[in-house]
Amino acid sequence: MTCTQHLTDELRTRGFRITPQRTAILTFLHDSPGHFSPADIYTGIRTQIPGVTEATVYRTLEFLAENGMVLPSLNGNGHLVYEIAGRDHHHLVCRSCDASMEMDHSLLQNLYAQLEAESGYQLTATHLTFFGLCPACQGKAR
Amino acid sequence: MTCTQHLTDELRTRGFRITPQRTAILTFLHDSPGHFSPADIYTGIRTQIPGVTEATVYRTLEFLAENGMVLPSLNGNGHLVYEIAGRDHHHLVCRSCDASMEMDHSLLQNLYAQLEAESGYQLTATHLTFFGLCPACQGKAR
DNA sequence: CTCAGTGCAAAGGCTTTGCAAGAAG
DNA sequence: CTTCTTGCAAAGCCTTTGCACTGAG
Repeated sequence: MTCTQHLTDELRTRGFRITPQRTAILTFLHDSPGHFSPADIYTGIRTQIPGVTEATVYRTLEFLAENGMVLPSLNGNGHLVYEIAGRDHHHLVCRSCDASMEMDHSLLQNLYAQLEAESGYQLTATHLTFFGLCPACQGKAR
Repeated sequence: MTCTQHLTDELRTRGFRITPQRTAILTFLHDSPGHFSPADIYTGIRTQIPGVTEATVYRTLEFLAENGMVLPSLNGNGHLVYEIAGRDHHHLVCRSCDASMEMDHSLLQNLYAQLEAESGYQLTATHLTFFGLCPACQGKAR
């Protein structure tokens, strides 16, 4: 909560307005540790903001992403999902059941340094998604 | 060409029919080293197969992917792109201009082994996409 | 000949956009 | 008050689907 407070203060400082819609989406993502589709978020906040529309959710998420407060990434189906910013980690997603787990960025630090040196690209430290089969689905697949 | 020949033989062996549409898509992807959207591929083959439709391109790509002859992956916009199978590598995509380069899987082998051991997931060796800023866009961004 | 595969056309789902009304500062 | 945001509704885009015809084997 102090964390969400901090984010809204930051927005205000940059000259943007703090609306119930923006607060609700930030709070929703802050209180839920996973990554969510626009539809998930729409469903999650419509009880608090009765008249909210999906268009607003899309616009607000894009706005928050531009300001670095939420992180967009792609799920296994190629759709955008969002999560609260501020934690440096990657995702491991099961191709079969969409289960996911996090892995800390520290595991990849050496690799990133090596790739940057070899390619000249400046890599985005977050948002990387590894795909695979989770232990449960490995069993089912046989 | 011997390579595409081999792929069509393989399809025939599995009991599928070889159609001009399937051959054209395989040949197009085989002769072009990058990854392409269904629309790219549709544009690329419509001169050879005048009456072809986008629906057929989508269906054929899905069919070829199921049979391991093309690899689907996601571009930076969350849309599916396809490339010919058979090379074990990953992609590095520029978030700004969509430029991309390849990196060999060998760079990631140790990391993959470590992640699999720690997570229990069985990782997909191909299709991983790293995002970042290419050297050109790093300059522009300043 | 047979039936897998295609073309056609329409529907579907997610996402974006224009515009006027509404609310934050 | 000013103008940034939102709601509403419609359009857009990419992708999928149903059905009857066609062509590969």
